[in-house]
Amino acid sequence: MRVTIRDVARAAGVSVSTASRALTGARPVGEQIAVRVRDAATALGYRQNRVASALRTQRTDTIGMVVPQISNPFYPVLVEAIERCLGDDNRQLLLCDAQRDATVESSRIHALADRQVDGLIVAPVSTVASAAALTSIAGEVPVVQVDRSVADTALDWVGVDDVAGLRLLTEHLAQVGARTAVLVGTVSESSAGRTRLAEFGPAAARHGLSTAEPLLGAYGVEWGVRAVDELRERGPLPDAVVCVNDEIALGVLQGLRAAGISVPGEVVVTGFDDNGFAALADPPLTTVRQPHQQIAAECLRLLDRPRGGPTRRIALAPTLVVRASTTLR
Amino acid sequence: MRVTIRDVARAAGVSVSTASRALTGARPVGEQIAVRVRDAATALGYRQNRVASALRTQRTDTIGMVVPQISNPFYPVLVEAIERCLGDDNRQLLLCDAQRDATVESSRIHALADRQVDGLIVAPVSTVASAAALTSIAGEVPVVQVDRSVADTALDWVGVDDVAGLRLLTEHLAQVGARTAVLVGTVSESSAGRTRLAEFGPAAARHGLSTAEPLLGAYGVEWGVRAVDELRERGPLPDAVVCVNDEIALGVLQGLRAAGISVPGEVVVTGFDDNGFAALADPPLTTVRQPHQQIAAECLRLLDRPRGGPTRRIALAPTLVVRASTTLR
DNA sequence: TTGTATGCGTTATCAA
DNA sequence: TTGATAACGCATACAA
Repeated sequence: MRVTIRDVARAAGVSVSTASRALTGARPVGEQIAVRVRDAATALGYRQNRVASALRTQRTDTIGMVVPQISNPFYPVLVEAIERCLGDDNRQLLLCDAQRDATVESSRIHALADRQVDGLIVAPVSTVASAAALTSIAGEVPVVQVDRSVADTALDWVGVDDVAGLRLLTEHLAQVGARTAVLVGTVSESSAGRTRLAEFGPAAARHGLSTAEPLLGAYGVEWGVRAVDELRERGPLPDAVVCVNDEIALGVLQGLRAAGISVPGEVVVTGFDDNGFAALADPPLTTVRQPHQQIAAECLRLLDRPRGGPTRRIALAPTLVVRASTTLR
Repeated sequence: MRVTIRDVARAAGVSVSTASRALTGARPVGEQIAVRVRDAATALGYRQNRVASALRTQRTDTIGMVVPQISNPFYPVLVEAIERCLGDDNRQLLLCDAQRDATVESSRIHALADRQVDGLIVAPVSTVASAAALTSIAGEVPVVQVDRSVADTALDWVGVDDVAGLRLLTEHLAQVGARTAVLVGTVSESSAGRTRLAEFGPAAARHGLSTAEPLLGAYGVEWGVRAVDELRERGPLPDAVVCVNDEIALGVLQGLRAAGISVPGEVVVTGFDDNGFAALADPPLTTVRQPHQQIAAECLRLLDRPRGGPTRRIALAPTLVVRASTTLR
């Protein structure tokens, strides 16, 4: 049997409530007694039963997080940023994967809520399919969306400023002499993809880039590879290929290499996210780095603020990372 | 206030205990009543309070997992494999990151145990520093180590068969005509690195490869880049550079490219893990693919088996993935 | 400041 | 089969 607070109390010769107070520090306790209790606790190897404590206090000092797919390299970095913000104090992060499926996502969200997490950070799988579960759970526990968001505007969101990101990219492309650009994006239901798609045209126009119809496919490297084929079938290549994320861009680079098209000689290519492998590509990929640490900090700030405030949408400025995929030697 | 089982019982006109039985199916219940209770539950939107249930039953239908660093791309893939095994039934995976720090790791392990997870899957940060927390917690909850392991032999472990992996690699290298090989590894405390280091020499010898002193550094791409410098300072390059993981190998490829050394023309390079970016490297990286799904399945099988059996160490056979980094056109 | 008693929501035990 | 009641381990209102 595990050692409970009763064992500690008995060993210290005090009541259970005094032991509890001495250990949690909720209320003042006699100097002597406090020491006796703490000594007894360490001597017996007492660890609080968090389940019982949670049932009583309705708090768990635990944040839940649900990501659409942990093997998408953007999320591990974000997770680590959040961990860093939580510090090594007593708050924990419990992470769940939604397997890119809104049904699974709903199950994970409820699982975490049912375990009384104090807050929930969710990057929704789908703009539409994720809305119901997220909106309903937001009535029970503080929820903040990160990276992606659902259509429901009553939910807080923190992410990168896609408009600013695309402005940085198109500005840079214009500077390196590109005149035509095409976007390679996704047909997915993720909001980030949508926003970048919607903002690409205006941003390009603002910097004098002419654009063709965007190419849309599935998320992932494979789609980037195939997008090159589609691009070539269309006729002459554009000066620049702008990808909505690094995975697709890496695929595009691979496809272009396979086709014997030189980057940045014949086309320049950009990504989005700076996922850690962008720097390793051949050529290294120019991309937009997300402000992970700031995003993480804002998420926690929103979760911790008192309930009932106005809905916030916080878009944080990214930075441009120029590498060889857009710069001629 | 959230709806509890009392509300359901009242709405269905039965006692709380009957409602509980009807919902959990723990004991038989009248046909009529069962329907009434279930209808009332759905009508009211009842969801079981898992915390209260856990306190009472000592079970949570939850598996905890601790990885040393989630941004190491090996782990997300493993996490997804485990999720797949758990299925979308009612069992959940709760994931924690140890920030490559045994102290943090210990805190995470206890956090999960304190939340009454039914089992714990841990990839220990360190062979030595992780041992204490892991061994002690194994007395409270079923624990299985994955990928890495601590020195304590009383703990179950599931991972890849490193010996087989190195045999596949050295055999392949001999086949493509390599005569000399050098290992680029890590000085880290991780057991996988150690084993691969220890097994490299014998495996190479078995296939007639002569080896030089291994190069050891920190985990990560940067070390791979620097390892190339160290290699060149030593004098003539070996025929083959064998890296203990893909991250290092990607760094080596980058370093070689920067130095104008052709791969596979002048040197061939291999990785280990097949981390998803290996295929994207230039040239695509020959590597050893871990049997993620099998590893995941074995972990869960070990966790679910009755306690008290003998300690198991399960090494699963990997497969060789031959790509252009070792094959001349 | 300390102790007693109660309840968090659920399930298990025991009678009926 | 059903219902009343106790108990899981802890924290708090209240009394002393």
